[in-house]
Amino acid sequence: MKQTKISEAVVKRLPLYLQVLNELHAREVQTVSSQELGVKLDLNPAQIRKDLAYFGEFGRKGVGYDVVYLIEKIRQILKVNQTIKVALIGAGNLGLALCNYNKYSKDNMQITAVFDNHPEKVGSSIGHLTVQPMSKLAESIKEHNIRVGIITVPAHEAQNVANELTNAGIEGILNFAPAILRVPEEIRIHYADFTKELLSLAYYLNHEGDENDESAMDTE
Amino acid sequence: MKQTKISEAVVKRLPLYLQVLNELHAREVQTVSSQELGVKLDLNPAQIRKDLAYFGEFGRKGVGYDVVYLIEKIRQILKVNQTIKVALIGAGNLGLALCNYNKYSKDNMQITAVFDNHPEKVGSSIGHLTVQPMSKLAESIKEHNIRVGIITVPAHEAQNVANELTNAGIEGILNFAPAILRVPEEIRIHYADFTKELLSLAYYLNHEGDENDESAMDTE
DNA sequence: TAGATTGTTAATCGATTAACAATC
DNA sequence: TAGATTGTTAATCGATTAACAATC
Repeated sequence: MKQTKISEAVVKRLPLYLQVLNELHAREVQTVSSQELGVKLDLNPAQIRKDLAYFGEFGRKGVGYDVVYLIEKIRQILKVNQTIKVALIGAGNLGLALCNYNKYSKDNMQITAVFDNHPEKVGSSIGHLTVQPMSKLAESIKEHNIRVGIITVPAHEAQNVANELTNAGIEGILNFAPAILRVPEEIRIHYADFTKELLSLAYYLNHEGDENDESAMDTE
Repeated sequence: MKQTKISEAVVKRLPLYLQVLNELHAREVQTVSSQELGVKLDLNPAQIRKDLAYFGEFGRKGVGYDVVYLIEKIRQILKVNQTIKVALIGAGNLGLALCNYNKYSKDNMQITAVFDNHPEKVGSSIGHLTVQPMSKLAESIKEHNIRVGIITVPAHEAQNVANELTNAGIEGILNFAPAILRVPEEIRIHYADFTKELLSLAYYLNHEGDENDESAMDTE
């Protein structure tokens, strides 16, 4: 086992491995090879072996990986078993959707508090949670040991919310608003902005065939 | 202007550039340098210049980039002006959120039809759209020239929906379900699965400090 | 002109892939 | 043993960054 610096690319793939392994487990598959995983995920088998080897020796030569054992190991690496408390800011449609989503999934993240600054939202119920005013944010985060904030407010309010989360001592942010946020570097920020995903998708739809089509360049 | 193969990494950054440029434009900034863009986006200025140079010469030496002109150029590259019709499959909370989102944004994608297979959903209204049964999918996609499908059904139904979209002749898919989908390679598929984003976020929260902590390595 | 900043080539860095000894 | 597949080193590939001539 070695423990050099793990690259972001590797960490991003771990949840993918976990997902496929869970599917295999559901189908009662006992063992899987890097080759098979590679086919399912469109990844090079050597890459998968290398990724896993950063964290330990989980396979058996000539055999492959035990599905249950590898699931357990990856869950340990991601520390999935330990539930992290999350505050959601922005009780709009998307916020509501995430809260509901949260109820059904046995995820490692649990939405523990919901905040919104619109008077008509404050006090309303989402599942068993009551929407609180933003003025309660810092207090609530400290009281309940909330470590992550999910931002689902409009883009122009996102930076303000990020600032308040920062001041309240949050450790990580998942931002759904289509805005780039400035936070201190000790705070981990991930983006879940599907508008950008749609834009890049549009690029590929409209440039379909460019790759084989050297002649079609529009040079002025 | 050259037009070699554009890498995915470059295409992913174009929407970021557009976003920052739009913000600058809103603040009536006329001109911006790659240096300034780099600070805002945490990117190397040389990278920004190189990315843009794949598509043309948009800047002026000694001056920088004209904000309005560059916005226009990037919009042309992404073909944002041309509206692409989208079908949404899965009229749950998330689907509803996306429909509503769609109403307000002047995006390049427009949700034109909504489908769901639950009898209690079919026939209900979302904005000015009526939820249709899945049996109408292929017909509707062809009739309205719908090019993209957004999948917001539960994970275990996602592959079926992807298959139906494929058969209906869709060109691109944005998948919100936490599932890896098999589609023919001519279909472009993008993932917007925030559960994976949360898992990798959890990794970093729990491994905070690993990087500066050479002594804590368990080497042989 | 002097200062700034682009577009682009060359150098560097890091990530992916190939190859293979070890071994189940 | 023969076949399969890991873990890991070395080779390759591609993306990022540095450097700088061109020029506004």
